[in-house]
Amino acid sequence: MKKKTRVNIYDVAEEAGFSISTVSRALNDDARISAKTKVKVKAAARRLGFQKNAIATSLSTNQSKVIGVLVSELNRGFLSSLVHTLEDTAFAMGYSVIICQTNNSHEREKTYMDTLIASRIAGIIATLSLETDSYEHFEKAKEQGIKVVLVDRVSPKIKSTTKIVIDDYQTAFEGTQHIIGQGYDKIAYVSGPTKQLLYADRLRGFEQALKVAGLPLNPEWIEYSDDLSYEEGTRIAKKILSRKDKPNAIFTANNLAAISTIAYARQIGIRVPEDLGVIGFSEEPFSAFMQPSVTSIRQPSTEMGKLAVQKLVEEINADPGESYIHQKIILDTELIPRESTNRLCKR
Amino acid sequence: MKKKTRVNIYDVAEEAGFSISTVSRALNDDARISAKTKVKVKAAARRLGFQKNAIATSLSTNQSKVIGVLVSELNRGFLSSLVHTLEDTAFAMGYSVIICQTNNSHEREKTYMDTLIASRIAGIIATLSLETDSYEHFEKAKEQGIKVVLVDRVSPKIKSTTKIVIDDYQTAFEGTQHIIGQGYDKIAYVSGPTKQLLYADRLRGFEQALKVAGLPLNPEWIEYSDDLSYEEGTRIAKKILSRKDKPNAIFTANNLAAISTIAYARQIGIRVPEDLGVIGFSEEPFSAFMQPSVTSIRQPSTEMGKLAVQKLVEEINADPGESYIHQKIILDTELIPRESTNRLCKR
DNA sequence: TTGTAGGCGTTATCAT
DNA sequence: ATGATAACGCCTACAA
Repeated sequence: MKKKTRVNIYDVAEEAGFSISTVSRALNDDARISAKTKVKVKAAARRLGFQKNAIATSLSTNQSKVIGVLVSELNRGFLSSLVHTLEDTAFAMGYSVIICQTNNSHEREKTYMDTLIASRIAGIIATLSLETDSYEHFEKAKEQGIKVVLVDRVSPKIKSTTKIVIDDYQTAFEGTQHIIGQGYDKIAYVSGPTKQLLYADRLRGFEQALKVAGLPLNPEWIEYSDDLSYEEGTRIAKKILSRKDKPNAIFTANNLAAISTIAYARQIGIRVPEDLGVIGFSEEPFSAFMQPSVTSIRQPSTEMGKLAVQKLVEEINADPGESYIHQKIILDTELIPRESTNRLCKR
Repeated sequence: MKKKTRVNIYDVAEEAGFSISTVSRALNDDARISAKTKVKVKAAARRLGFQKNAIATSLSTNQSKVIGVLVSELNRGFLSSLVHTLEDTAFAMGYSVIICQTNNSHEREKTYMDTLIASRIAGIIATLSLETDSYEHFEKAKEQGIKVVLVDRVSPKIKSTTKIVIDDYQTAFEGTQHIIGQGYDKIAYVSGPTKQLLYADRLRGFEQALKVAGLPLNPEWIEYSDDLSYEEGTRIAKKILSRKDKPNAIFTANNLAAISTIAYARQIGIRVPEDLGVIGFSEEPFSAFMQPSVTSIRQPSTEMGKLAVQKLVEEINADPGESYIHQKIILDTELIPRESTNRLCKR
């Protein structure tokens, strides 16, 4: 009927003079097979250049050693660093990683989910797309027995799922306190889309810190962006800094926006940090190298990536009989004070 | 024997009242199946929540829609941007992408190659690990019928393979000419490991440009690094700038080293670009945002990524009867002059 | 310790 | 246009 393609266990069985079951067991180091036989079988396999077909194994055992990673875009600092760690940790645990960029599109996230389900992967590690506001596709995956771990961008609407996050509210609160502590008192905020929980939390933290400090919360000083790109940052900085009543500090919900804000401010002759303090979420590799260097908030991408894989594999290997208890793990962040908010000390 | 797991075509066949052959054909939109039947079958499939098992398809057809990507590290500008495009293009062409970070280890590259071969993937797009200096594992993949495309870091020892590169020699030559044109005449060079062809070529281009311009080629001004990290860049800058006979410009084989060189120089009171010109290979997202901004050489990661996938898929789909002609494609680079080499005009 | 045979979920060949 | 059935390559329950 169909032509066989490469060397398979039947060939090895013939070469070694055993049955295919013995060959299969020998190659998988089954305890029941004698050492001698194993040696013979493995020698035969080597002689023929046998490479076991993982597809067939997967079909037969109904499990795979592949993890799907859903992520918006790879070419941003935090995410590329996260995926770097994810892949590295997965490799160490014997898993491969399929990368699925959603480009922040809900549609594409769903399409990819179907592909991943069809591929019968072992589990999914996902950072929600910015656009995503319904979650049936995640339920679908879980119904099919695919384990899911959510990282960074999560939603309380997705139940029974391990989540690995930072405390966005608290972090924004403390970041704001840092600015206030540096003597800035008219503080603007550049937010991402608040339908994403983490942006809503950050905004709340910011507002709360102002309230606690008794500082004004000027609605004109709060702006929203869908993607917080460099260009968007510039556009919004322009808008904010052209108001009659200008702020003397800007807190941005990511670091790219902070950098473009600084660049724009300097361009129009506003001194940073003297006239304008700037702080941004998400440490980027270049935050420290800028002039002035940029005060930012480090998210522990390495720890998040490691934990995500470990928790996922833990759940994959969990006894199906026992009920697995899902955790929401909150990791520490670190405020890294740099020149861009350093109004107190002379540089 | 074993328990079946999810809804399969047998279930759909029963639900729809057809045989599994008809169901399979209907779901694949085979021309022989009547429109009515297709509608019925698809409705049945939807009713049962059927999701075709890609593993089984793959086993049966002996082909998969997965591309393996071998890359040293994801968290560097050029590579994360390349992989970003690779994934995006692959998605558009109906392929998924498995990411394999080698961490520049030859050993790990070989291990991954075995995994990829076992997974019976359709093809591989690879950027050689810095350590790699033998290539049997690539031959092995090709023997197994897996198509390979090499990007950026290639080797002439790997034959019959599509290669997508830049002209490293010419680019370094022109970069050096740019520095010379800015009035620098004592130029140092920071190289990567020259057993990698691209670093050897860049060094040759640098040397040739000096020769043509009649400038001295001081062996003390040429340094080598295995990984060109930020730390390495600092270490080497320190070494070069502490010589009695100091250069007045430094050309680094990547951009991270350029940035750390600038940072170190400024730290010890050397003005950039007035006292020291700095230029680096590989544009990074932060090259433009630095103070001073960094003159660098943009490698067309987007075009490289697109082409790599297109050529790979082209070869995968090529008629096995015809012989496929492999190309080496050389893409243009772009020198982006910025402040770090701008000695002529006042800023 | 080793062998036999059935099953995983498809696709493809050969009939009808 | 549709159906029956043998592959694809491996694993594993059961038998010996």
